[in-house]
Amino acid sequence: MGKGDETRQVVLGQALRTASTLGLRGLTIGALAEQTSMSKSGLFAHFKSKEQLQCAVIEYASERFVERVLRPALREPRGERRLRALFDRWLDWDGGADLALPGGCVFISASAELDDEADGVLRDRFVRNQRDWLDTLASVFRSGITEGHFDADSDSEQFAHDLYGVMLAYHHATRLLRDPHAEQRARVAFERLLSLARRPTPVPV
Amino acid sequence: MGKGDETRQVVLGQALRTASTLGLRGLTIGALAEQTSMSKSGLFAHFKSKEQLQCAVIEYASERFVERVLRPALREPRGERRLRALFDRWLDWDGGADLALPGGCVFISASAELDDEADGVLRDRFVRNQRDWLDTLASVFRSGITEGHFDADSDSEQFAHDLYGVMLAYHHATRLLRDPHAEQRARVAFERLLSLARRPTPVPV
DNA sequence: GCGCTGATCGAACGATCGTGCTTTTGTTGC
DNA sequence: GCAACAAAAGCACGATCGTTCGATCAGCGC
Repeated sequence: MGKGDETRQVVLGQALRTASTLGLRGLTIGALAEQTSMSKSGLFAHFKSKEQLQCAVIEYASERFVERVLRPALREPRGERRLRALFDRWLDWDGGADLALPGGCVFISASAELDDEADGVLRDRFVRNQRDWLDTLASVFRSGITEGHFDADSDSEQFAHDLYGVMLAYHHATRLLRDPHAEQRARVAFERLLSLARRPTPVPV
Repeated sequence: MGKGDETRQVVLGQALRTASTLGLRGLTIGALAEQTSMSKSGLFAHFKSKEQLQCAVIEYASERFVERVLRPALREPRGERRLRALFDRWLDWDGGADLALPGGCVFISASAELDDEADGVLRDRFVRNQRDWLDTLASVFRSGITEGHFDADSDSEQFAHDLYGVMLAYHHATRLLRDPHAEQRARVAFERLLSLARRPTPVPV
């Protein structure tokens, strides 16, 4: 079972890189075969359909994400430290020598592509993935509440939602607009989210 | 010049609807021709290439956006009222009987598709569009400063950036995750943005 | 040595892609 | 009502799409 899995990994790595720029829909068997110096049919045999290839790609991407973002952050102490580690690694998880996604976060492209798709294996799996990630964010934030770092009245799910918004805006600014201040903007927004969670919400005037 | 422009508008309307679900890259001449009961070549003659069709679509979408979001909001008094009007209309500008984009905001799909594209007419035009919109948001916010509604020390561009993030998170939650609380989450985030702009930023503890 | 199994390849399929031509149809000005 | 012109259709092209099928090739137990 050595050779097959090995080439499968190589193919998935290249597929992830391609999907980050062209999107899951932009993935084509022919181009992928050419990039990996394989024949279309030889590559195709590993995945029995294009949809299963796309599924494998998002699964592969999730594994890379967990090992590059979540797992290292979980080694930090619970609470704010861990949350900051999560944010920092999330900010450029698509970089790094081993991954180097040329098209930025593949989950964001996938979100835009799959949001209007009819229900299907691919969409369902991806949605579950995203929900899991939001839950993880909320859970890490809650651990900050029990540690006494954040206000107990904070809405952890709203926090996760807002944090995702910060990342989406960052991606939009840095990738599309090529705004040199994008990262700074994201950090400012993140700090404000934290500082709001730290104190009881101020009463409106 | 009557008939040509008329069908061109019909085609663009359908193209916008299709692009909202399949994206600009998912637009195909053949499918578009079928949906408008035209021949491929007859439709193609209106736009001399697919790229020009895509350009026309984002231009058409911009016009619809301006007339459905920006123009009505500009009739509100300067400052917070106008900003709120902008936000409210932005929230569901892709709805409405006359437009009814089945795939949600087309600019968000386009952002994900074009962010890694090589520079080209289409990308340049769209980036300019997005920058204009961010500038408009910042400008409307600044008018709120001069009206005395917001703190003069506020960073209007950061505000525009953050507000865009709120909308991106909203789109993600409502379209992909089908979260029934998405709109409420967005409104909470928006109110917090306003309330932060209203008072001098609190010093960190 | 032989035969089996999994990996890969080459060739081909029907469909659809964007894009040219030429021809027919419709509209409009005089 | 007819010439002039714009709009639409018809047809075909090379390319590429996902997919299938049969052949080849390696490694490995026996």
